Amino acid sequence: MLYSYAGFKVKVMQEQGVVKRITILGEAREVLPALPRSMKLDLSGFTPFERAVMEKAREIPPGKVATYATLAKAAGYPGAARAVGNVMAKNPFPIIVPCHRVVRSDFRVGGYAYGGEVKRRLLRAEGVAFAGERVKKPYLWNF
DNA sequence: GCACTGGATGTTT
DNA sequence: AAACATCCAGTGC
Repeated sequence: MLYSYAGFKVKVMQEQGVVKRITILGEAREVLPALPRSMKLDLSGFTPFERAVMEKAREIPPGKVATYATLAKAAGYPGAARAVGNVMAKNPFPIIVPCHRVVRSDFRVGGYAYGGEVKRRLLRAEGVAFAGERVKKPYLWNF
């Protein structure tokens, strides 16, 4: 099923009503239904750590960001900032698990599977403001 | 303030 | 043992 989100075309692959994988295809040039925020995800096959991180990340609302370190702590694994980065890097559910809202402690955006430019555009579309390369501090989400 | 460094860190494979 | 979408304290502009 195809949706749009923040000007991007998004492909959602489901089986029996459960989302298996999401991919961002590129610019949405046609009118498509908006991506629903609540979808049931297939979280089988993930470790307890990965599940905790993804579920906590879903709490970050549009227009806010968390850092890898604050997300690690909120998920119950203080100090696991780098391991959180590992989870985000393999996130099969971009946008629904909003890994684009997780940034570095110095407020630079950090990595993104589709590149830093896409990450910045998603954040800007959600209302996040930047000062140069960095997200402005008031946009930090407190869990 | 900026840029860079080296070492520590937690989890996965 | 190695990899990693990080962090922090230190150093020098």
